[in-house]
Amino acid sequence: MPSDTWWNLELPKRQFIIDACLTEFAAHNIESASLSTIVKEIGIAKGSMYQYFTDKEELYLYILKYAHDQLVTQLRNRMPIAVFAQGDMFSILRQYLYVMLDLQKLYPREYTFIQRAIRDSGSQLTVAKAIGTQMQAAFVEDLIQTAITDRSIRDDIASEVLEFLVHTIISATSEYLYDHPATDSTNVIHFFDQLVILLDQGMRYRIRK
Amino acid sequence: MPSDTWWNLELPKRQFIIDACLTEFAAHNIESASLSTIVKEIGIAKGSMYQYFTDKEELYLYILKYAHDQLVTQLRNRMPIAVFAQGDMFSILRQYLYVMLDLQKLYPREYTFIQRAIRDSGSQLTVAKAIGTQMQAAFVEDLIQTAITDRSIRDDIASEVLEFLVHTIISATSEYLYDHPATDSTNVIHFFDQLVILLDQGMRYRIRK
DNA sequence: ACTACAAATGACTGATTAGTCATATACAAA
DNA sequence: TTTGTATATGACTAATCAGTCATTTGTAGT
Repeated sequence: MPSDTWWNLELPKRQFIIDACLTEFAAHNIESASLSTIVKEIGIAKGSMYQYFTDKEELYLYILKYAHDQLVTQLRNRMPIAVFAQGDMFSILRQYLYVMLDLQKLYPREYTFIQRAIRDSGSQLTVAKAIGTQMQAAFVEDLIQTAITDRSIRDDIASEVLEFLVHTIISATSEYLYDHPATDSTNVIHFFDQLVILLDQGMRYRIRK
Repeated sequence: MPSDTWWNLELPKRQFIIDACLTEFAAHNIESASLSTIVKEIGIAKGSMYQYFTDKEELYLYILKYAHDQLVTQLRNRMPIAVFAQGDMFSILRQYLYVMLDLQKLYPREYTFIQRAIRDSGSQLTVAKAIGTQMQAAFVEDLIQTAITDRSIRDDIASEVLEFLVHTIISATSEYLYDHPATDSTNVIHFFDQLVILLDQGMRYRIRK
């Protein structure tokens, strides 16, 4: 909960501050991110920052939530309910990977920051973890549960295992994208396609013998 | 390359120092790990540390290599060549996951530290990344290549994709273990088994139509 | 006891950090 | 113009950090 002062700022200024914070937090964990660096970058006094946020952690979580909201909104636009209505789980999953590829290209800082927050938040900062994983977790759980009930994937493997696998694929793909900035999207897409084929043939519903 | 002074120390003292470093480096990345904390923990002067190592990075990499060697040795003991000679890729993989589970229980700090080093080492500290990933990467690559040539897995999916998937599973399992300390091993083992079944049925060689 | 060398020390430097606060500025109302 | 309030400021504190170095301590040889 930033202060009133924060909300009284002109929107462009707020945006400018958020931008600088995103850059810093995408590159450093909360421990080693530096407020001094941020304010120097923005060109305001350090004291001003403390008019807006009570401490570093509040700032961090605020920016995290901002990045998260940003991405969730975009994700919703690109994965409207219609996509889920038709198409089996695997084409949805493929679609989801494509969208992630896009988002990572369009919002690299937001994307990286959230990835970072998930990885770095240890036992403390559970809020960060919650915010960070929520997006993926909810999506994956829905996807699997729906697919199980309409019998499009097998039910002889514990749903946790299925969820874990899908979730893992998505996370790993994110990290992969982070490490190999996608200069050539077509390659990456082909990569995704093959990955989904593997999942499909492993997970798809089959009659028990 | 630690100094001669380091090697002149009694082994128990060296071990004690290594222990303290492992604890610190398993809990903090190189940036935020504190030498002051370490020497306070050990009970020696900070200056002494600089008689042994020229700087923080050298210490970090030395301890990383130590942890890595430790685990690789243990891994070799538990995965002798005999295991590879017979048994298909998937039973080997299952075996590997079991071994990892053991190692993580027996050497939690070494294990965590290496995991951390892999995750945290960004563009710089490529040495850390190299050391950290080497163990897994070499193993996985071997496994897949062998399996492809002896036709125990399909060849219509790019081997990178297969490697990525297996590697991902292993890494994710490590992280999963890190987050869910295995109080009940049988559960975890069942989890592994189901996971390997999924992989098996996705990846196993099949006649092309 | 004296010498020579190796090892241990901790006070110190200079840099950086999160966070504070008295003061200054801006601006609008009266 | 004066007053009141919201905002911005940057010097300051106290803590921490990596790394240094002159000095002390320990040890072995003579």
